[in-house]
Amino acid sequence: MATSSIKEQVYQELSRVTHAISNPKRMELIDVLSQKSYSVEELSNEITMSMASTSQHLQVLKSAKLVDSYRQGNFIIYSITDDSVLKLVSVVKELGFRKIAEIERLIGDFKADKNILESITLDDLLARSKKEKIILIDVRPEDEYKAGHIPNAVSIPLAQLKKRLNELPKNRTIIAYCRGPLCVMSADAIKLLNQRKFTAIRMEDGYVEWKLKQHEINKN
Amino acid sequence: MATSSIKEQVYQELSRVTHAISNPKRMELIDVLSQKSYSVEELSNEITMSMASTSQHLQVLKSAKLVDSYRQGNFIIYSITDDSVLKLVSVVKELGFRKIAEIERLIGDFKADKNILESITLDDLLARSKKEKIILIDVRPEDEYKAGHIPNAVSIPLAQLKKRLNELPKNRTIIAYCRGPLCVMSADAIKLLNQRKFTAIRMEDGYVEWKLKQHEINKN
DNA sequence: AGTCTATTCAATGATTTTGTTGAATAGTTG
DNA sequence: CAACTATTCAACAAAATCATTGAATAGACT
Repeated sequence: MATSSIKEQVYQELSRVTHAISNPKRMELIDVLSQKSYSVEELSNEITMSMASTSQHLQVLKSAKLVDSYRQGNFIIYSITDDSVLKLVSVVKELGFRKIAEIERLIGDFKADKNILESITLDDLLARSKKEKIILIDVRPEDEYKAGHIPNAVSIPLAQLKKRLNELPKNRTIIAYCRGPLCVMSADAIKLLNQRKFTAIRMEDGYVEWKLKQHEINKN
Repeated sequence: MATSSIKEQVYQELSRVTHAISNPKRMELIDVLSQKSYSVEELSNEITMSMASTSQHLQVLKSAKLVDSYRQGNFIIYSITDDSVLKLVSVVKELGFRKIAEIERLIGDFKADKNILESITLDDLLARSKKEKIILIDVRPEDEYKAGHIPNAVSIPLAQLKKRLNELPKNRTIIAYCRGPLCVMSADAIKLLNQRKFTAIRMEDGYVEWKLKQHEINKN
């Protein structure tokens, strides 16, 4: 049957896309690349895996057209092909978190990092910043901040936070964000700030989520 | 390292979602279920696979919380858990088609079904229906129409089309849709209608795409 | 209660995926 | 052009996936 064959081919092709991120390490790669382009070596460190394996995973992602690469000097730089990939990651997270949330509810665990749960969303941020003057800090590595950040955010990478506490006011609310819902950098930042008697809240959304929101607004 | 372990678990969980649809048959199952709930037996026929295998695939989807099931008399009915699943499928198709389109461009093939390419989108439909009075027909099985359809659409399942041609006018533009971009039912309908000298165009989007559009509009 | 039937479970072998190590490649830089 | 280096290729063994067949289950009807 010709129809069936075409149909099969199409579903085959579609599942190749999801197969590409059906592996935890590849999912992580895509998530890291959502922030900014990186070389194979950097990625290999980030996901703690041998370069050879990292390279292979990247090739799988490339063949599914989720990432692209170009050469820069000695390095090969990988990046996300376009913003539909961001959407894909965002939807998968949405679906994945339903499950994770349920597991946590069942186990009753996750108390150790409970302050991670006390976080606001992008919408909260926008609403809140209209009422009061808040300080928004981006605690990702500086490179990622430079590659793009939420307007009015100040870059204070987590690693530098301890030394730069004097730049922050104690009479204002500080909101910290990082790579998005999966990332713990902002949670660490909040922990430190609260210890030092700052008023600080974590925002779970990151730059990617902000960017996707812009897309939506522009469309309508 | 505790952090790394949590991180790994999270990515593991996220990739379980994508793993669930990283198989062509499971992708097809989700796509079919996007239209309407079905029993295991019906699904098994639809995707031409043994009941045992179909059941197993459904369980994978269920454990990823992409589908849910309940009993109705002798049958177990499977359905999509919620509309985020529709979003997932929609994004995956968007990404998958980039690849498919490129392959077709490279091979230069696909001439046999060329009229599939001459199709309009949901936006085109909306714009066009403001200017002229068009006839919109839904050629999916009647069950799926009953489960939900685009407003003002008339149900004429593909199987009945030949007998019901007299219900359609020749002096108006007829637009046919089915399950969405992957589905060939509307293409078959267009072929028949054009042979019989109707003015008929295929719309590649289906009810699911319409529904997702409503969500977006409601959000802003 | 007993039969019937849709669905699920279990076991199997063929095939694919995974991550590693060590060698090969290609391209840059001095 | 020679040396260097980041990246990719190749080969391997362990582990996971896939679709099938045949048996088991669980619930619905008479």
